[in-house]
Amino acid sequence: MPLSEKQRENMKRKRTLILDVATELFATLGYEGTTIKKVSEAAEISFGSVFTYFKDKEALFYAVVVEPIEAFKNDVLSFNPESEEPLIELKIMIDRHMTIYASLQNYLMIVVQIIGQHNKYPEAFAKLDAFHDQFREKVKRLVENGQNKQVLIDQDPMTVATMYTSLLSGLRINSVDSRYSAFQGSFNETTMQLFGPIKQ
Amino acid sequence: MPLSEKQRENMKRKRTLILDVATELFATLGYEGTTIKKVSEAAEISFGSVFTYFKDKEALFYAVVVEPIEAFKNDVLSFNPESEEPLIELKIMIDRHMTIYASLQNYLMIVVQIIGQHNKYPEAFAKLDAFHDQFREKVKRLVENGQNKQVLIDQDPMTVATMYTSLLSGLRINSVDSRYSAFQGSFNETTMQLFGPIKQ
Amino acid sequence: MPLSEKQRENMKRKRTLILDVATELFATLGYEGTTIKKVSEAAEISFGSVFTYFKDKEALFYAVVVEPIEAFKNDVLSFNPESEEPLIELKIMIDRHMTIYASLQNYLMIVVQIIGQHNKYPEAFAKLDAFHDQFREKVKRLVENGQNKQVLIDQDPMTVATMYTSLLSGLRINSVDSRYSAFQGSFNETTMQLFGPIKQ
Amino acid sequence: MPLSEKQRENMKRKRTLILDVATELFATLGYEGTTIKKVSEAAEISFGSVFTYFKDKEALFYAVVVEPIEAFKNDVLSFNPESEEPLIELKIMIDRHMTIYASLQNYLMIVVQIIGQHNKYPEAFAKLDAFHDQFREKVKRLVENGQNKQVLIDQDPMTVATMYTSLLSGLRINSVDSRYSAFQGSFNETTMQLFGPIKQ
DNA sequence: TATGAATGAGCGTTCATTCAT
DNA sequence: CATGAATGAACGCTCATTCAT
Repeated sequence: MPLSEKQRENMKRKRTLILDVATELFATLGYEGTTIKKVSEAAEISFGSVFTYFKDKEALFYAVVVEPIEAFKNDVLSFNPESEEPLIELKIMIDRHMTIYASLQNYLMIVVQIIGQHNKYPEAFAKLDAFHDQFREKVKRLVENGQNKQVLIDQDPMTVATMYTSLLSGLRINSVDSRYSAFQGSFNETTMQLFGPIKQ
Repeated sequence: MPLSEKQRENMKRKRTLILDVATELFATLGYEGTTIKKVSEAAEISFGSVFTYFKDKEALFYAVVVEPIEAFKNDVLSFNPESEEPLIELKIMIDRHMTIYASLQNYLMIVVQIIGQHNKYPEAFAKLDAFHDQFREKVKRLVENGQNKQVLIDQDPMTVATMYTSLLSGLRINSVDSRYSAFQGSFNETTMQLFGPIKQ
Repeated sequence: MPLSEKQRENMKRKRTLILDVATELFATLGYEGTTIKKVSEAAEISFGSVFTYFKDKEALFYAVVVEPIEAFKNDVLSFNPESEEPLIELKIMIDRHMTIYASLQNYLMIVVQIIGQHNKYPEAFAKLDAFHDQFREKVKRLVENGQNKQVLIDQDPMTVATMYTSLLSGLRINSVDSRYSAFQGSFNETTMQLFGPIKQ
Repeated sequence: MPLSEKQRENMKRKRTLILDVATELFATLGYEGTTIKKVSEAAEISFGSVFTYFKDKEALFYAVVVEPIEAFKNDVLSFNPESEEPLIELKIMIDRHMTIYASLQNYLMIVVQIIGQHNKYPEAFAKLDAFHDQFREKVKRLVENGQNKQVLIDQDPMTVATMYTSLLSGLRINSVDSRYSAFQGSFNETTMQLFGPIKQ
């Protein structure tokens, strides 16, 4: 007797709930500071139930890190590196990335922890790294396009791409103390400078 | 019976030794992954001795984080915001910062962890934050100087300063995977773009 | 609505299947090492079904231990203590017992565990003990018969019976390492010596 | 500053105490039924102290099993297989073994559990097995000696040795229910029968 | 009857901290 | 001051059992 549709639905919701509260806790308290007990209490389920949905703490952490990647991947990569108007494309891209990164508060805090301890979380780190490489590569192509069309000054395109993604990460880090929002408007224009736009 | 000079010397060396091995361990294994036993073994002293020099684990961590600040503070802040040649000053400053950050491998790994977990380490975070504010403020003044002398384009100076320090941090983070060294030469010129240098 | 004949059959088969796989697992992994989940997987039935057939884990274990007793009881006790030819009867009996014990590999492993932990499994142990007493008593009568007919030397009959059954158990124990088969032919003759046969 | 002699003494006593209460508990409750908490309570020390003396539960169990071997090895093997009077040597040997086995109540209960679950305790089992082989081999040599001197009937000496050690183990097992003492006097003479003594 | 998600007590183990020596 | 044994709270995890479907 397989599970009814309703039960299946319920489980899906429960799993998502666990992931949500775990994301919050991992971001706030770190991997070690987050205990299964705290997760179960925050999700208002029993201790043992966490293990029904995730084999162990590591699997829960891995899911928290990896599953969102697919969700925001499309958003982050939704720019056209072959655009006829690279400068405009760039501007739109920066806007979008600032918005996305501003919304990923908790998630990025976890990312920072993984990078700071990447030896401890090799699988999760590998996934993030793979995404990052893809991201950087696509930015590079847009930079090349802009340079070819002579609307961007000549710089090593991969260097520019690396610095752009680094800046996004760095802004996130430097914004933790919430005394100032990292992602205010003036940031976008200064970020554009990195690409060396040529005034027409 | 007061301690002899020799004893005093010896204790000082022991304390420094503990801090050094602890820095390495905290950077590599994280706060929770670093145990007092591991520290004592790496320093080849007895377990109990660690507590002779540091009240508890937290105090050791705090010392590891805070004490080096004074040491590199002077280096990092050794640029002249009132320079007559802001562009040249900027270039020299970037060079120096890149060099310093490249040499602080372990320490910056710990900084990343603290920022990612700032709620957990409020005092250490506050110290780092205070330094960061001072750093940013001084960069801002150099930017203002450059803009006044019309060798830098007009942008909000604080924004530029924030993005510069963010970029330094972000580069550090994105360099962990050792496939590429974050601090290669081409980075310096692209970094300069952020400030919007005006071609003469 | 009563169960159909077919359903009843099906349930009987399922119950036997559970007992079989549980015997194998209890023998190999011990009581604690055997989990209901493993039993259900080995029997290719659902986890919950095990509880349909056995109230709890203890009941399953009890059934595994006690139910086979009836099955081999007749075999083990099928010798005639009043035989006119006690020496021949003895030889046949030893042969049969060696054969039976050699075939009860898994079961005897469980018996050994129960005896080693008899405080933990009092009911199961009591059943085994009762059988053992009956067994020993019947052997004793055959020994008395042989002594009366002066084909066995004079020894305390109960002592001989006890040592005989002890030897059967002990052989089983010493045979676990499968480097030598405990139940090879030469054993039977040496076993016979225990009874003190008088050469005619 | 190394530990003082007194402290060393104290630790030795504590370690022995833990081994003693653990032996009792393992024999009575089995490996799984024995918890570190129970051990610490029985030894009247703190929970954590058990781990000061034994790395983990498995190491404690291993020590309980292996360390006594050396202690009784000499006793068990203290017979002369080349004796000029094999029959007398045999009688003395049996007496001694009966006495030793009768005194190893708890220990032999543990041995039985290990044999019954030898896959689970491979190292401990290997040690016991090695001792058993040595034991059996030496008994075999005494049997050969007796056969050569024609005071024992001709039987395969290794078979006789195997059955003798099996009988010792089996008696131990069959004596658990304390309704009768396995090691009463009459046992020794019947045991002697196994070797096939030739009346002079 | 069959199923498997839900539960939480209880386990082994770690480790910061204390303190007698 | 140096040492390391002693302590026990807190962790991750397992699994027999229950029960809604």
